[in-house]
Amino acid sequence: MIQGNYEEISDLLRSHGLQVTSQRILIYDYLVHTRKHPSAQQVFEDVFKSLPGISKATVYNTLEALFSHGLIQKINPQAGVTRYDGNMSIHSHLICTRCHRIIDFFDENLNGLCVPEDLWAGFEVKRTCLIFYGLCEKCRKEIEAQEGQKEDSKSKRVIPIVRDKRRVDAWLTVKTEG
Amino acid sequence: MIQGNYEEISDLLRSHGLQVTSQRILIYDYLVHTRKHPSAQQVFEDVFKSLPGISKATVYNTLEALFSHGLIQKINPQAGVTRYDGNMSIHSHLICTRCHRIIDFFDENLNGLCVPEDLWAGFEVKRTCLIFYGLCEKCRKEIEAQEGQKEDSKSKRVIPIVRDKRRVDAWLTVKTEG
DNA sequence: TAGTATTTTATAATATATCTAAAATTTGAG
DNA sequence: CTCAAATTTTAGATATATTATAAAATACTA
Repeated sequence: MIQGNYEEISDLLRSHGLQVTSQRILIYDYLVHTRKHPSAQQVFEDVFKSLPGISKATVYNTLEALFSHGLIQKINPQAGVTRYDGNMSIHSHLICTRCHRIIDFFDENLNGLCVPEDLWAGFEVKRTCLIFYGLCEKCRKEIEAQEGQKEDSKSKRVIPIVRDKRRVDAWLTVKTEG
Repeated sequence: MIQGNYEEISDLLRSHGLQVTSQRILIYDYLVHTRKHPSAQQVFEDVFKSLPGISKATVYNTLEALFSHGLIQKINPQAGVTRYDGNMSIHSHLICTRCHRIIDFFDENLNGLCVPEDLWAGFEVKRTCLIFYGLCEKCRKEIEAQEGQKEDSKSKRVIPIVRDKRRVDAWLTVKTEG
């Protein structure tokens, strides 16, 4: 369940002026080793397994502390709740608007994204966030199957298109990765 | 207060399969002509002036209808509530993390942003969202003034750094543009 | 213009996220 | 190591953006 080097994480937290607590270590370690892009709720549930008794307020506090010190990323999709990412290497995200999976996307060509000085109007860029919205391969195939099924009477279970914010997080809890 | 050509807006709505209502016309017209990047609350307040009695539910319904038909953009900052943008030409956004102003940013070099086929893992991109977070010129100058003021006893009014989601929208209501 | 479908409205319901104050823990000095 | 100060965690309460509901109003269609 628990991975990584706690000494290193402790040093990292301290080097950012953050006090070291077991909650912070576990949450950071969890975020660095998952590809889930979890919501706060998911972080709570998963970290709870290794640290029963941790409170949701602590999860929110810790996520905010880690974020404000640049140790994790925040992802705010156009549907659903805030998601978190412990991977701080430069990358963008593909977000499936159907199943709300978030996929990391690495492309060197996008690394240099910046605001040219003559255009930035005095704006000082601290971080960049690039998101592609669309359909993941799995959902595209399910949609195809759904459409090619009009004369096919044996109906498969199909993920409905979800727009409701509340239902989105419910979906997220059944996803394993993404 | 009210600008634009309602015939054109009516046609546009109809061409997207949307019924034409005064609420939708006014909200769309408002969004196309403002540079505020308003929140739903702001849309409500501003449209209320020309259409007293409009309900907040209608504002939310209309914004979602316009968004899902690709007529407006949604902006989900990492602090604060969802903002809306009636400008559908390709551009990205500079978001000031201090005053939460949103500034349109046009750069031809960014227009071609895409996910190369060999990397996209079967993902079908529908839309792209590029946001730069940082400090706007005004806030940078205010921070400078604040710092250069340590021996200066006559304290100026300074915008505090706001992280609280609730207070953010309060700030937005006093801003005129951005 | 009559009938049906959609939209609007007002209200209630909900969930994410934040605040509060007390208890627990961490840190640093002696 | 011990103690005190500062910070963090916790549990519960709270705020608020957003969504659901159902009746009334409005838009479309024939």
